[in-house]
Amino acid sequence: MISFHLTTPIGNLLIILDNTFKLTRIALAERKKESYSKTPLEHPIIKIFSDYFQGKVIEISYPFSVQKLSCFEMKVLEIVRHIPYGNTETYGSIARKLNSSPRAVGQALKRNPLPIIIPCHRVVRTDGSIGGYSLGLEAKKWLIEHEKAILYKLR
DNA sequence: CTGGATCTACTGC
DNA sequence: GCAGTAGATCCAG
Repeated sequence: MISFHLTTPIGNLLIILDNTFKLTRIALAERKKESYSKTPLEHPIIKIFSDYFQGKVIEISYPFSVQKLSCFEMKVLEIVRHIPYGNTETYGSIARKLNSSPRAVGQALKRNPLPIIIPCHRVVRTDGSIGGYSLGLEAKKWLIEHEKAILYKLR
């Protein structure tokens, strides 16, 4: 198990890899609570994040291994994984695809172990308001705007 | 347009 | 079981 902090425009993130360097979890780094090892100087995941925050469109190619997700959670995350860059979907539309309820979708997203990589920030409420986000609402707004800006530049 | 009641599917205790 | 959700809908005021 390897974990390290990463400073980003949306705050300090805690990155956790397993023994085989697969990405296991991304979370907000809580002030001084979490113990962590030194940041590896060269690691693919660092470059992926730095590319992303610099405005490049990243591929989700890095191997990850997440633990103990329910069948339902995996289905939700699988749908979310395919929302295109800069687009948004709603809790309700995802729920309809799974014959579920928006609330259940929200719950599944809340437990998304890899925010940013699995872009649950692209899921908003039907009425256009932002919804929630495990890395904080400011982060969600920032990410959505960031991706809009990237799309704009590509046109 | 607002807030409250009620419905909903799902998870964790 | 039950209570707690990152939602949706309906209806009264």
